[in-house]
Amino acid sequence: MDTRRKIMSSAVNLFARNGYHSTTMEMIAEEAGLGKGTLYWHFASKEDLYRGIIQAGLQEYSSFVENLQEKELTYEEKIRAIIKFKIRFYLRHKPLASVIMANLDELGADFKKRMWQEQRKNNQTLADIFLQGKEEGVFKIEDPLLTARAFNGMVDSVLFSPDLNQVNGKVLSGVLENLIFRGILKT
Amino acid sequence: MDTRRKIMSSAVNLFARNGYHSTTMEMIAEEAGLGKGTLYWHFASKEDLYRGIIQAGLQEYSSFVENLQEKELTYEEKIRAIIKFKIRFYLRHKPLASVIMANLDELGADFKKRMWQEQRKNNQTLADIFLQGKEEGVFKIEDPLLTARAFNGMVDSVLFSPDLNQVNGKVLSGVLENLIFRGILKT
DNA sequence: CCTACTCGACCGACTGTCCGGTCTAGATGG
DNA sequence: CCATCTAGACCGGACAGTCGGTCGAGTAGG
Repeated sequence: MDTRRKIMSSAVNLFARNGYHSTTMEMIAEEAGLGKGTLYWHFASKEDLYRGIIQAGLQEYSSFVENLQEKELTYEEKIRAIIKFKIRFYLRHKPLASVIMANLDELGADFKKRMWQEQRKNNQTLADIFLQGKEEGVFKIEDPLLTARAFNGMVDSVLFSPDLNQVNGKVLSGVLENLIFRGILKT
Repeated sequence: MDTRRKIMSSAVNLFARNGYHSTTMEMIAEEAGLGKGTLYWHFASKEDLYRGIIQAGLQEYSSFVENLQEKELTYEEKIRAIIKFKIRFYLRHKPLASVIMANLDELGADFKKRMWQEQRKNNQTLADIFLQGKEEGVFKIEDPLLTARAFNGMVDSVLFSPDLNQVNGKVLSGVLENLIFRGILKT
């Protein structure tokens, strides 16, 4: 339904600006031009709405990485592609991206666990790329899963620096690629 | 006062477990073995209490890095020292560390801004180390500030992976040092 | 007339904050 | 040594506002 999408889109913007708890269902309804009761016809609860938003975002990311695995690319190219995808995703869906980033601590333990599992799956597919690259002698990596986490954390934290908005995407991906591939030491 | 410390310590644990909004002043009071009203004798508000906790943590970190600048160490050793400090800090003050990590989105815009400024200062002193190392030919770095953010994000995201608790600290710092110094490419 | 959908007034639970009051340790002073 | 006073620390009931969720009444289309 179109209404469903409108609700989600309004909610994303508000969640991104105010966080989960400071965004009320009434605000979302108003932003969407709907009555509050209508939200509850489309979503079971506020948490359900929130989860729907995040899962849609995570799914887009994970399906990209999974598709990548089937492409004929060198491992290095795959990493480059992921960096570029992340930057593009962030630039296009900035509010959604910040909602996903912030999701860890606003909700109950059950919800957190489910989200961590989702992210663990994503880290695992990325770790697979690192591992394969290592086995074929392209990468030198001690712990692929740890490296996957470090990689994601590195990219995300740079993207969400609040005063770096004017940095060019090309420059950004160049900096990140150098960092992850070569490190900072000169020799 | 000792009571003040007891309040803060109880609050840290609860904030770490439940987040800001799901922790009530009554819970904190009970955990501390005090009456609810007492909290308001020691702190102006819930937010004031929260801020006090976070600032104490940030200060410990920033004063470590600032002291580091005056020590006679190579730039590489300084970076290693920061990694080790972060790991140690995390292991010792785990709840406090996760509260600091999660602080970005629970509160109002004013509060967020102040916190970002604090962190920007920290990033800046780290960036100074990178910059000096670059100028003396030890590091090859395109953008020191960006690199500082990437570095912090990398380390933090690894530390806060929820299922990595049993990883040895020595191993961890080795992995992180290799990553930041050498990257993952083999050549 | 039935289904899918929308609406917004209302309810009930919750929680930050306030405030009137208690308790205790020490000071005062006779 | 006792009676009195003071004030800092502490208590917890009550208030006031907020917000997620419900419900009964509508509406539109087929």
